[in-house]
Amino acid sequence: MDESQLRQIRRFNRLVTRRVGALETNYLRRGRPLAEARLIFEIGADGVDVRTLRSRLGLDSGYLSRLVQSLKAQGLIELAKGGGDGRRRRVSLTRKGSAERAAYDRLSDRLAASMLEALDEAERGRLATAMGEVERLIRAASVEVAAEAPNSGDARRCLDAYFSELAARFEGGFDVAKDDSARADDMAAPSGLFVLARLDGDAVGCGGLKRTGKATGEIKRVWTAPSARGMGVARRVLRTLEAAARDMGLRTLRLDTNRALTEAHALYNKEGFRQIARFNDNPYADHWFEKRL
Amino acid sequence: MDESQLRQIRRFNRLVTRRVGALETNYLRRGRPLAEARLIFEIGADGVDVRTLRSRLGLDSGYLSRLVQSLKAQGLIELAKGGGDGRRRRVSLTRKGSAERAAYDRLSDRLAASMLEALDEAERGRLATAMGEVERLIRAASVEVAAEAPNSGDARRCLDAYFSELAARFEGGFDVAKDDSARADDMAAPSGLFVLARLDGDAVGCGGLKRTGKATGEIKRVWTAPSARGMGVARRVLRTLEAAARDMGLRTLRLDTNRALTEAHALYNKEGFRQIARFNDNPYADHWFEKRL
DNA sequence: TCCATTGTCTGACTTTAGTCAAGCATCGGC
DNA sequence: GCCGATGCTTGACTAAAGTCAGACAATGGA
Repeated sequence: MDESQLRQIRRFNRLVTRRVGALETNYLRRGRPLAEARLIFEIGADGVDVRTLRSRLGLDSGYLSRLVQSLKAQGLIELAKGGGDGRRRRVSLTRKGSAERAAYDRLSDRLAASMLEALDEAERGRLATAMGEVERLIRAASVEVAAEAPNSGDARRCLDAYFSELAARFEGGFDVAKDDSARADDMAAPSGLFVLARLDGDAVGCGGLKRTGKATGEIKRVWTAPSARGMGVARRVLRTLEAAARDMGLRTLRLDTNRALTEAHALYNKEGFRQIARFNDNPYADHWFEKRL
Repeated sequence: MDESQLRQIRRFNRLVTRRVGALETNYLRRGRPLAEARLIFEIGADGVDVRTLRSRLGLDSGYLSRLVQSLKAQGLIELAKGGGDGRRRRVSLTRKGSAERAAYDRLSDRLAASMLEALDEAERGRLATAMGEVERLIRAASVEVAAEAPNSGDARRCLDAYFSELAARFEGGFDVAKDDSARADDMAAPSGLFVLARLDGDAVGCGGLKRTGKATGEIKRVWTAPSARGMGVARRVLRTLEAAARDMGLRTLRLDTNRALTEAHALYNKEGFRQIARFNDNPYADHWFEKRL
């Protein structure tokens, strides 16, 4: 790993924890313990399960319970039984709590403005751009791609989202029933593989590998959630599948794609896939690719 | 102020405090209170005055004193009388303390490496570049430019550094005695102005304004410390002086510069100064500029 | 139906972080 | 050689943050 890159990251980490972190922690408490302030922020407009809060903030359940009671005593939140599971509690902001949150929002804006004050217009633009880039790449770096059963809840949700996107983007719509090229069990281990990309626990992408011959496999269902685009998720999914294919002893990888999916087209080219002649009768395919491993 | 820029900064702040900040604070404590860990980091290889630590970390003197005693009890640091002033205490790391610090260094490297792991080479490069840009601009934004007596300690140090840089860069060297165009009191209020740029309390740049006629002034001694270059310090100094000139009722600003100072040349052009004919007999000047206010 | 698991709550703690005021030695200027 | 200011230390606090174990109810699969 490049020494100068490590040094740059360390410098950045220190600057940012000391400058931004210190400001955030001092500014945003509004005379209230920081943990409570963070909680108000995290609860948001729609309410959350206590369970979710606990894992998101990484707090001890006893500690969190007390924080929640304290906010309730202040009239800032309400507690209700959570949906299906009678053990769960759902917290949501009261009117007063929302007002408090709005006040934090304003403070947060003021803080951001104070970081821009001394800069001129050109520098502000550059700062915003560079921050956007850092943000995107840090998030990209914390995406985890791992094998998952293709019929798990998250996997199904990804595939459904993928299919409805295809239905919206393909000229003649899309009907899974007409595309029998990859059923769930085709992509199940050991003859295939299905992977999910997760960002902070949420599924944000997927992809599958299906064995089609002794040394041939096919890539299917590569998809990225709209919220995670531009972060290289699809590329990582593709590379993970490719590595698995190598491990399975495959020598050739194939895939097909529709002309409407221009990003996919570009990705496959960039990753070394070359366009070949039609190799299947998928009614939705316009282009066929192959890569020798 | 641009709404989308504010939003970008808020998103960035949140991501970075939660991801980087949380990691730093949890990773780097090594079973020790965070405050102590930070102290070890801040003491560094050469040792520091307790006084300096206090202002750098913004700690209460009683609190800091106890932290220091605790580290001493653990055999990590030594306390000695500080140089000239018998009231001061100087702390330095023992062998054991240095080892501890090295362990923090390794952890910090590992943390940085973990942020790069999932990225490919191109993305790593982009991340490092963007982080560098964010760092530079955040630092730039926290530079403060303010009036200062041209004979204060910090002002003298800046001017001396400026003069020795000129001596090193000018073809025939530089001797202040031969340049009587701006003595300290020429730049003192109310007929002139001297400003210092500070970053975290350290002087990192300076510049002076000297009245040369009823409606004419001259900019002198604009300098940026090497550690703070590329952050727009000189530009801000220049703009501050220009604003002061306007307030003093001046209509014309002039300045001269040596051909060796190419960055200065570029800056003056960019800030709207136009090259004019020689207007003084400064032996070190090669170019003369003017700007109508 | 039983039972291990999960989600939440409560009580009883400890540690960390930080504040405030008083005290002592040293300094710098007069 | 006096005196107010400065640098550090000490004692006596408080609040925030966090841990751990036990209790209880709801859940979900055997």
